[in-house]
Amino acid sequence: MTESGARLDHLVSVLKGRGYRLTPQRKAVLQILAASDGHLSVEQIYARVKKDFPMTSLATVYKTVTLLKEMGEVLELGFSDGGNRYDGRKPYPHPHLICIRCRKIIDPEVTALSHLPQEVASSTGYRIVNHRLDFFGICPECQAAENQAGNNSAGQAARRNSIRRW
Amino acid sequence: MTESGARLDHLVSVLKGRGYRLTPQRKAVLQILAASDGHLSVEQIYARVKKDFPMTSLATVYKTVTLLKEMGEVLELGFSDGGNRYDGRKPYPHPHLICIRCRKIIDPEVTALSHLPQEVASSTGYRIVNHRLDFFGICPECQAAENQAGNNSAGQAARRNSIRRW
DNA sequence: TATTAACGGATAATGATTATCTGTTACGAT
DNA sequence: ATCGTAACAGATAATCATTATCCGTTAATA
Ligand SMILES: [Mn+2]
Ligand SMILES: [Mn+2]
Ligand SMILES: [Zn+2]
Ligand SMILES: [Zn+2]
Repeated sequence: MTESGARLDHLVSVLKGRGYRLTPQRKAVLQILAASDGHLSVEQIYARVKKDFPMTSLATVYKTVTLLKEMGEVLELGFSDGGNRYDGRKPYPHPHLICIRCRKIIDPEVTALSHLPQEVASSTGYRIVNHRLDFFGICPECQAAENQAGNNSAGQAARRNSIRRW
Repeated sequence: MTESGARLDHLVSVLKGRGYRLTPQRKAVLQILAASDGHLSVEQIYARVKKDFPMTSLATVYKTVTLLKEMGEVLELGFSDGGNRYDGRKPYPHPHLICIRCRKIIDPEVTALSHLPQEVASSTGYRIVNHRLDFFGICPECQAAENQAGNNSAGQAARRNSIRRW
């Protein structure tokens, strides 16, 4: 059993366990989310689904992704600029690292954060139900591209000036 | 000199220092952002500006807030659902605690996070330029309201069931 | 195979934000 | 103080991701 196969079986069983119907379109979305190692946009899922089911509509992808999110089987990364992204393999809160140039998103290793929600709950009286930690930066590939483009002048000066002191 | 007065002076000097004109509408937005201790929506700023300048348009508030953000003098908290919020007093990255019921946002005290960007940069090769940490929960006031509403039955059962194990 | 509520496809509606256009004004120069 | 002008404000249209609505189709169960 592959990793994504086990994940797909889990998603299917959760869906059926709650009495939802398992349609070909849904199966295709589940498969893509289970197999993807990244953080897909709805448009990306839509494009991949259409390879197998060209009749599928964008609305169906939205509905399926929303359904999985409400069941807690997919993590939604909402963005106020540009479309949301979905992690179908780790539906629980975890840090993300986002390239502001190419929009690639990865899961970085970050040490010792699990105690933070409890600490915030104690000091504020809030009941914490969720959290989110995003780092924004420029990935190595995009850094290399930048060095090619604006070499030995404007680029480096701008980079120096972009250092902020708070 | 009051705290908000000093902040207002700073915002004005930054604006003029970069050659932007200081219009009454802008002055009003600056004043509100400097004086607010919270995290305002554009609509909230707009409503307050109109008390002094009834002719002000919503577009002008958007433009001014965007300008301040680009100058690094306002922190934008973007949300994919519902409008963005703006912190005019602490424009640098810091954690936020958001009530998912009443949308109130406060700045909680969270210990020892400043080393995280450096850690992520080292382990991934990304150049980190920004980050964001949000906690989502229910504030004490909304908890009390919930206890009034759905008492000794559905509410507590739902709350128990909402505990997730990852 | 029949039944039927759930679902899919198509498309309109929504809502926050941004773009565009035109008349006005802050501000440096005269 | 007046002038000239680029920057700005107001009004409103456009954008774009997401959600709602409607109706024909189908997965699931007996
Ligand atoms: Mn992830
Ligand atoms: Mn804040
Ligand atoms: Zn990149
Ligand atoms: Zn609340």
